[in-house]
Amino acid sequence: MSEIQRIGLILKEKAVFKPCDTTYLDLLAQKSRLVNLSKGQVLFLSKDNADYFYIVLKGWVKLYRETLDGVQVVVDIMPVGHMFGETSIFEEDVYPYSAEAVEPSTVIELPIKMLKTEIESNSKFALSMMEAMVRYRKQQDQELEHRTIQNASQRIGCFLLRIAQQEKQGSLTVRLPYDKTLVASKLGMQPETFSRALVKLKEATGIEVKGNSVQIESIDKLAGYSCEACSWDFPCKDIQNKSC
Amino acid sequence: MSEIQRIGLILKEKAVFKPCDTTYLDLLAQKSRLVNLSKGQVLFLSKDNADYFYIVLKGWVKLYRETLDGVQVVVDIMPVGHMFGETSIFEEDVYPYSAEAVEPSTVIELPIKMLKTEIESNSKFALSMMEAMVRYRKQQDQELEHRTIQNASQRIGCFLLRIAQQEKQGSLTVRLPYDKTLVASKLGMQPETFSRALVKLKEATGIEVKGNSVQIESIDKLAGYSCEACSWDFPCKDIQNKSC
DNA sequence: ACCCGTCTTTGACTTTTGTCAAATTCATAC
DNA sequence: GTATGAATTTGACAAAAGTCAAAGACGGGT
Repeated sequence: MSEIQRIGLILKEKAVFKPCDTTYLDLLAQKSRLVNLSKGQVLFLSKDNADYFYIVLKGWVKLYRETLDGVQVVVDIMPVGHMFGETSIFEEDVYPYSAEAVEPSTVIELPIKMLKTEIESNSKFALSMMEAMVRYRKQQDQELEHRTIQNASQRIGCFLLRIAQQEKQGSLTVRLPYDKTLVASKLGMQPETFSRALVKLKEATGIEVKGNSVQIESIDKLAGYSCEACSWDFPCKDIQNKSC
Repeated sequence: MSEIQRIGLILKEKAVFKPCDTTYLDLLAQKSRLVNLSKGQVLFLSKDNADYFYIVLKGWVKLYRETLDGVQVVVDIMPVGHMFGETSIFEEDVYPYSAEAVEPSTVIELPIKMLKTEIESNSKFALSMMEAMVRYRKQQDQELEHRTIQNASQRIGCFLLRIAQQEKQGSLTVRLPYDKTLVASKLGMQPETFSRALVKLKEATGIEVKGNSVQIESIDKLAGYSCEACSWDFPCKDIQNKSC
């Protein structure tokens, strides 16, 4: 099977593209290509021309911005199945953030122009895209809330709970998806703070940490500690990451 | 002129509704009504059925959520011209936040069902709604960044700069739109922290504060202090509040 | 097995923000 | 004007997170 055919199949699997007809998706696949990224490789910078949007096929892509004094702020870390760069349909020309692979990754590169024309002509698809955007916005809203009222340990607890819930069998052993420094930046804290907050979380909820694997003693205990200062009822299913 | 006609005119003025034809907007106006809210009056709670979305016509509407232990988190404070509750097109049934007038206010109440059907049938409008959503998301992204790397004084400075830029003649005297406690909560800090941070900002940038009016000595000085720890270039015009 | 570089943890200390209580100021109704 | 209650400020202290430096742990390559 050709690469284009493979991409076509992947696109047809994705929930957002359900309202699109086969003709369009095949054409989209034809105009696409796979991009392999090595660890640390930059896909685009925030000043770059925004001609493409992307879907993560393998690995993790860090979206970030940099302040005048060189401090890096992580906007998000995109998992497999997620789309990014698509908001540039409106803001002509440039991406609002830079993107970099945090480990060897593969992304599908798709022309953003074709996304816009499809939205304009297929209102079912427009609705589908809007739904994905609203879901993402909800997540960002929650993140903002967490930064305001949760402390570092609670944010880590919430992060672990999400991973645990994504596991199909609801396993109590979870694996940190990327290194701790990166988890820290995703949660908006320094690596040192992360390290100490994890110790505190361990003492409070009985989790066991060995390298990047975490053994949860009890989901309820963890949720009791972490979600106490949160307005979204556990298990806040509606805002779990979904492969949009 | 009847109330319905007045609402119709207002809707036709709004940028988001530009792609909608007159017939639809007149029908929308017919199904709408004006709601007057006294200070502190609750418009809806986060568990309520989401049958309507709203546009602020007068005053300010606070969107907020409450944690289990009763702490209130302010999601946003909506100014005149802004729309809220519209994300509930997807999440059946309920609002994701509560809404309350923070001073005597008037809102236009519109059936959310009609919004959805128009999006489904008019893809130009869908695109227009998406654009408004993306703009709002950008603002939230910036807010999240600010919480991470700006300190309290810098966040206040940024808040003042925005108000100053919204003034047509670029006046150097700005007026806080609502009371300081509320500004504090919008910026994610305690009233006490706000008060102290304002003093620090005064010392650093030479602003003068008298009640709720602030005299800015120099925009550049204020921006130099506030935007130093921000990745969006001042005067970050693209993410200024716009009457969506 | 050993070396190297990176990730992670720990210690000591600073800065920032939150908390609680008590003043003060302010606006408004009487 | 005076009383009243809310908003704001201030003080004293506690808690949380950041910073900088150093030590440890870990993994990949040789």
